[in-house]
Amino acid sequence: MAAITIGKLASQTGVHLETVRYYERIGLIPAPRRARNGYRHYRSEDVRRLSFVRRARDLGFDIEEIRTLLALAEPGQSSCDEVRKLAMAHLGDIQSKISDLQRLASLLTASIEQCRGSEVPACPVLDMLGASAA
Amino acid sequence: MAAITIGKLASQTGVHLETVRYYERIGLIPAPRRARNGYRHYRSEDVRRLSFVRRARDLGFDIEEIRTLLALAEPGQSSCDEVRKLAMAHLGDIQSKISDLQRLASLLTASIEQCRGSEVPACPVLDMLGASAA
DNA sequence: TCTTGAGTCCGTAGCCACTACGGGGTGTAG
DNA sequence: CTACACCCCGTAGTGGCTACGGACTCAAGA
Repeated sequence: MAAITIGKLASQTGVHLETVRYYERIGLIPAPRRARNGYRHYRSEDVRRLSFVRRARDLGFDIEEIRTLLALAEPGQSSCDEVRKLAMAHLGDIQSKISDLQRLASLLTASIEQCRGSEVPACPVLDMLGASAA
Repeated sequence: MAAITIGKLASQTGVHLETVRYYERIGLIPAPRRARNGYRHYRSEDVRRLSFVRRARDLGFDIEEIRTLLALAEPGQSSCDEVRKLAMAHLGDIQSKISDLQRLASLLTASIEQCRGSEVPACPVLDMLGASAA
């Protein structure tokens, strides 16, 4: 069986090769063994760990949160509660981001809509941006 | 009447003082006149311009987009169409961000929900993150 | 055997939009 | 006169990568 080099790890996990090295540098993933030529040599466990990281990033967890998740995922931790807490806090963040964006989208939509009528003297989008109150 | 110093400009527009200097440095707002002591001296027009910038930033436009908007807002431009195009493109971005976050929130909600039953062997949140397929 | 091209090594710098820091000068109220 | 707030400037740090440059190694083809 062929050794897992950094390139293979990258393509198997969908994490950019240079990002893998970055994660190693900041200690998010452990430094792997090196072959005689100096090349990094990963095991299938590393693939799983990095996939975990990638999915967590995709879900918008930041690096520090992922560090915590990885620690909680260590064997022997009966940590479902803590994980749930972290996930719920994160969910709260996401939901307030969503409602921010929704308010924002409806503001934009409103001023774009007005453009359609085109009997307006000035540009409603610029007007909204230039309005003296927020 | 008191002169508009950078601190007043900042508090009137809600833009951080150091951010005002940053915007000046990158040429987003013009460099103001200086008093004899070297202090920046703003006019009410500058307050309007910076407020515009702030609202656009709040709506998630990036600096380059705002540069364009400011140029289009210059007098003598009959540019409503272009502004609308920019705004619509931006709205598209926002809407896809919203749906990304919504998918993400329902994923998270689903795995948190499973935790509630608590007859589960392992932690569903970690399971989801650790699942081999995305 | 030689060459070509892909893969890997490393450190460093750049990206965006700020934000903070440090060390100084200035203005004002008590 | 002494606090203390305000302002000046340049530089460095933030997060999470991404890109660059120059050197090495390895596998496959001619």
